[in-house]
Amino acid sequence: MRMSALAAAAGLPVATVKYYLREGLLHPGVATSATQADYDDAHVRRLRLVRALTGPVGLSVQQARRILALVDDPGDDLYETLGSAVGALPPEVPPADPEDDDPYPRARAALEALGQVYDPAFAAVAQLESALAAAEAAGMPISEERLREYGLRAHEIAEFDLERMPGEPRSAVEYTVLGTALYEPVLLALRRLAHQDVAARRDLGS
Amino acid sequence: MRMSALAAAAGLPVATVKYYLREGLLHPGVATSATQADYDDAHVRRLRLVRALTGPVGLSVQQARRILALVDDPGDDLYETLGSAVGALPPEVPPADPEDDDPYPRARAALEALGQVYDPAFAAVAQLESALAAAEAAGMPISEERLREYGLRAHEIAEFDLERMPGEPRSAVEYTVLGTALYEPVLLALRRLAHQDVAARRDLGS
DNA sequence: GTGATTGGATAGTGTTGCTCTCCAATACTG
DNA sequence: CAGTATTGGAGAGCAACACTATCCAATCAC
Repeated sequence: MRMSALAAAAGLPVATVKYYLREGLLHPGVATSATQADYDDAHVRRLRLVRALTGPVGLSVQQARRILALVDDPGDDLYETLGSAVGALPPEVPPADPEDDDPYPRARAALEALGQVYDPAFAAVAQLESALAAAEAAGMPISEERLREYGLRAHEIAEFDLERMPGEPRSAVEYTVLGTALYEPVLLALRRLAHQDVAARRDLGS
Repeated sequence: MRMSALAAAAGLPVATVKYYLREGLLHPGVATSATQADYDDAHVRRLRLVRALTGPVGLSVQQARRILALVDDPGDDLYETLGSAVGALPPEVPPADPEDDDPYPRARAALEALGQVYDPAFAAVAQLESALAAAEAAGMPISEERLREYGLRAHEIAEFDLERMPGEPRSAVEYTVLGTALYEPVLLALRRLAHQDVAARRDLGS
C-alpha cells in the first residue's frame, strides 16, 4: 500500500499522514525505492488510533506520542507502565516543590479515607490534588462523603476493568494504557447522561 | 480594590486580568474615574473560578465563557440549562447529519440497554457516540457488559449528586453546571488511582 | 520516452492564550 | 502644587500547535 492508499483507507489527507510520520506517531513504511514506501493494515489501524486519541480523547499530538510510545515499547513492569501512561495524560500538573514534605494534602487525606495506597510519585495523585484544589478554589469543595461515594464507584469500575485484563503481556499493556485513555470519555459521557436521566425522572424542569 | 490589587489577590499578572476582562470572562469593575475601577471579592472568586475551569478542568477560554454565561444568567429550566452546560463542555462533537434518521446508533443501544431516556438532542448523546466509536475504531470496542457496569456506576453517582442539590434555584444552577465541570477531573483521577490500587493489591508489577 | 505520482523537506496558515507596549488621565508624594 | 508613578484601556506582538501547501528530484506506469 502506498501513502495515498493509506491516507484514503484512514480517511485523512495525505499531508496529515506525512505530518504524523514526521511527528513520530506513525511508523515509517518499508521503503521500496527512493520515492516509494509500503504500508499495511497495521498502519491503517495506527492512524485510526491516533485519530481516536487526538479527537474524542482530546490529547495533543505530543501526549498521543507518549502514549503510543508506551504501547510500542512498554517496560517490563505493568504497574510502572500504567503510571507512565497516567503521567502522559491530561491534566498536566506542575511538578511539586521538592522542599514540601506534604505536597498533596487533599489527595493524601482522600486516599487515606478510602483506604487506598498513597504513592506521591504516582501522577494521578497530583492530578487529584489539583482537581480537589480547583473545586475548592471555585467555591465548590468536595465533601468527604462525596469523595467516598466517587472513590467507591471508581474502585468498583477499576475492579471490573482489571478482572477483564487479557493474560498475554503485550495485550495487557495495550488494554491498560489504551483503556485508561479511551474509556474515560465514555465514563464521562455516561455520567452526564445519568445526570440528565435522574433530572428527567425527578422532573426538575421549569 | 483596584486592578493591581485584584490581580495580586488572584495571583495573576495584571495583563492576564485585562485579557479576561476583554474576553468577557470577568465582569468590569465599577469605574470611579477615567483611570480607576473598583473590584470586590466577587471578582476575586470569579478569577479563581476562571482559573479552575481553564486549568484542571481543561476548558478553552471560549468554553469557559459559555459555562460562565450559564451561571450568570441561566434559563428558568434547570434541565435545559444542564443540557446547555454539557454542550459547552469538551469533547466538541460535529453536528449530526440531519438526513440521518439514526445518527447515534451506539449511544441509543447503550441507553436502551441501561433503561435510560434517549434524547438525541442532548449533547452528551453525541459525545457518548463519538467516544464509543473512537474506542471501536482504535480496536478496543466497549462490550455491553462494560457499558452496563460503567452506566450503573455513573447512575449511582448521579443519584448521589442530585440528592445533594441545593433547594434554592440560583445555587442549584451553580451546583449543576459547575459540579458537572469541576467534579469530572476528580472522578477521573479517582478512577486512575483505583486502577493503581487494584493493580498494586494484585501485585501486577514485573 | 514522457507525463503523472511519490516520499520527503521546508515554509506558510489560522487559532489560541496570553504578554508587551503605549497612552492620556488620574492619583499619590513631598 | 509640582513632579512622579500608576491606572484602565486599546493594539500589536509572540510562541505553541495542528495542520496544509508548495517544491523537488526520483521513479513509476503506460
